[in-house]
Amino acid sequence: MSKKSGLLSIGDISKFTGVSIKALRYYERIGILKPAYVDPDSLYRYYNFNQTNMVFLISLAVELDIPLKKLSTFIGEDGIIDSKPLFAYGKEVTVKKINALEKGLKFIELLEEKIGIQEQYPMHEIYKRELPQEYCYVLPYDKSFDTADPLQIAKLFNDMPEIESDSEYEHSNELLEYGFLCNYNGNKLERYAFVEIPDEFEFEERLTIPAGVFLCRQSDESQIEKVLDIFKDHLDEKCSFIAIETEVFPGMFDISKSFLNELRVLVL
Amino acid sequence: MSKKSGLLSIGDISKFTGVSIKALRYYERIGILKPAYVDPDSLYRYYNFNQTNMVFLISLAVELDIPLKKLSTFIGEDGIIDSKPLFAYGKEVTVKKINALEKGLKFIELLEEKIGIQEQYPMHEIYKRELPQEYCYVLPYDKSFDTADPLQIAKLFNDMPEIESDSEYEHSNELLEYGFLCNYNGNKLERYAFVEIPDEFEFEERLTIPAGVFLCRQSDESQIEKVLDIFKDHLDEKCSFIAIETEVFPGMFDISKSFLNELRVLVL
DNA sequence: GACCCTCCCCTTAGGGGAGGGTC
DNA sequence: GACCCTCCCCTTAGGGGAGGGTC
Repeated sequence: MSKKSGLLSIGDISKFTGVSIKALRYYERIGILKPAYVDPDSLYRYYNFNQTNMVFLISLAVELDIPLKKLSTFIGEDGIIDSKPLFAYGKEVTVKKINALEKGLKFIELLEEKIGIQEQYPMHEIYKRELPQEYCYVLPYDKSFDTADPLQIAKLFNDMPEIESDSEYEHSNELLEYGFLCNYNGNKLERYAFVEIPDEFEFEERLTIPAGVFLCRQSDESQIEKVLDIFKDHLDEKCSFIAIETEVFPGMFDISKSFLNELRVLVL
Repeated sequence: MSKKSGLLSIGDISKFTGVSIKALRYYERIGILKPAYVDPDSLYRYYNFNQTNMVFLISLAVELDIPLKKLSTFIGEDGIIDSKPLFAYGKEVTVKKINALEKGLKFIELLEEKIGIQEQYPMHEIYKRELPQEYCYVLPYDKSFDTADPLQIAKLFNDMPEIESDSEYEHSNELLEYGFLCNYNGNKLERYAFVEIPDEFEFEERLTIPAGVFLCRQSDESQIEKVLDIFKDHLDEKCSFIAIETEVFPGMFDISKSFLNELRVLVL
């Protein structure tokens, strides 16, 4: 008993700090918090009151997802911690994590917004929609779009010049479109597979889809090869137009199927 | 080969989505993303292009720390996902996590501020400091403070009426002080162990330490029993005063020792 | 009777190999 | 030669017991 005077049992420490007994034992195991005294017979752990400070520090690290191994590196061999670099590190890591989560949040909100827009349009009916200018990286498509082959899109991504990832650009900010498009200039039809590229990137094979009011139609299936037929009331064989078909995110979808296709036509 | 037409290898999917092959195999194992076709001889996995949508959805969940088991619960038996509840859940979880991290950040900043304040004061010298009013939960201390027994503090915490945790109050917002205090009214000295309580809580044994300009002194050791001696130039035996000794967080500290002690005296 | 101990098994989302077939 | 496969072991911060002593 004399040895234990001024010492607290593991349960006392647990109650005082709000940290579980299991956690305290774990901290001992990884060598980050040794009890002040361990009874050699009973193996009971005893701590002194000052050790609660370390427990609080550990809890703070855990709260901030700072790995406890990392925390150990801030403890000098003499058991002295300089809180400045530790806190600087903690803040840096935490700010990064918050930013990442906020980017995720914004991404979800962007998706929700897109869903909301898409839901206000009917299925299998023509509607008008104003769209901004869009840049695309394209690859000529030599077959008919009857076999609108998604592999071509994958190939396109593979062939595409790298967007330098050290730039500011991150995919979560925008949702880049991809799909198929065709240019019709009164007699010649050119088919392409395309991937949208962010404004700030200049590619050689860049094609500009102008801003404007597009005629659109949503469908579960690819409809771009039938564009002249679908929009026959609005197009004639002498006019020039650009048609683009892309996947849009529906509010409800089958994970094993493609999303909704939106076919858009702009008469030039 | 004919069976694999229109299918993508696991490596293609990995390149296209930016998700590792290991991760894709893992998604299969937990039943969240089955390849469209598995060659029975080579056991090679093949996916169709539409499955990339699911991969992106999974990535989003991982980014937001949504457990994949939880994600599965949003997939109907027919393989249909309604994005509304899923996104609502995602946003809720993410906002909570952001708030928790921001609380941690604020806590660190609070500590840094306290350290900054403490560092501008000298050690073992008397300085003046203006402090706000503070409420304390107290327990009479019947011994001399020479043996300022931290166990009494632990006991105090145990005995203290519960602060209802369903209330708005969370420990990270403020740093509650604890330690020892004494009241001297010209002839009688009363000793207490104390724990600060937040403003909004009304306790029976609440003692108010008034706001005012305190005379303070920092030391590694407890000095409250010697208060009359330390502040002899400012106190005389006829005056009334309140003395409080509490641990303050130093910029650099030994994890096995107590933090810095600040002794504060207010002449009444 | 309440407290504490030591195993032992389990969790998430994969990463890092080794050893060996497949395109 | 590059690609893919199946094991198998490893990681964080503990939680949940079982079975058995200790205050």
